[in-house]
Amino acid sequence: MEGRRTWDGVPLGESHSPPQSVPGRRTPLGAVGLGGFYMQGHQPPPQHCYPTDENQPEPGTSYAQRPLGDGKSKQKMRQGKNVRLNINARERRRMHDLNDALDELRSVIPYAHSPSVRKLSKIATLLLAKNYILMQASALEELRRLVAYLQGTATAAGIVAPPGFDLAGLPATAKLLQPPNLGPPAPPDPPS
DNA sequence: TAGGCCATCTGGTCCT
DNA sequence: AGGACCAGATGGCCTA
Repeated sequence: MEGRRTWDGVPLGESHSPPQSVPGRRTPLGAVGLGGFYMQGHQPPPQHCYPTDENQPEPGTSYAQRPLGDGKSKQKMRQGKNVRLNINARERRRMHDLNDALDELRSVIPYAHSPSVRKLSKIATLLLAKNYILMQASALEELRRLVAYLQGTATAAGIVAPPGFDLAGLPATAKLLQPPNLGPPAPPDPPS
């Protein structure tokens, strides 16, 4: 969803600088203290559109609509409301962190990174990343076989390595290409 | 207009 | 108790 842009309410007392443009981001960074963001050509929505957890309750929420009782319950409600708003803010921050991680993932997997190309969706990012990992593993395995083959044929034929090419180093190279030893598998969790 | 994608809110569950 | 994580619900925006 490229057009939807929101900006978290900034707690009272914190700077409320205008969002900075960070191309490629879908989500604002305000929640993680890195400033907000809007796509170029998009104006930030009017202030009353922002969900402002710490400042105001969202109109229409169950909390906002709950009828007021006596003073005690009113106080309790206010506290409960603040708790709820804090939980909301945390959850929002958590999702922003998740989106940041997805952005980092997008930046390291090969696909057309271009302003004219639509950003990968979350699910597409995950699937592409999985396929990329499988492809790399396959390529590594092929390379490993090739090194082993070269090692064998070179030795059998008594081939002298050309200058700058260390045949004696092939075994070491092949070793380097071995899968990392991750140790024995972790024992299964004891039944609770 | 329908469908896809997304942000946010919300309540539940689990863990520390 | 508080925080992290999760999934369902809701509503907005965009594209075909």
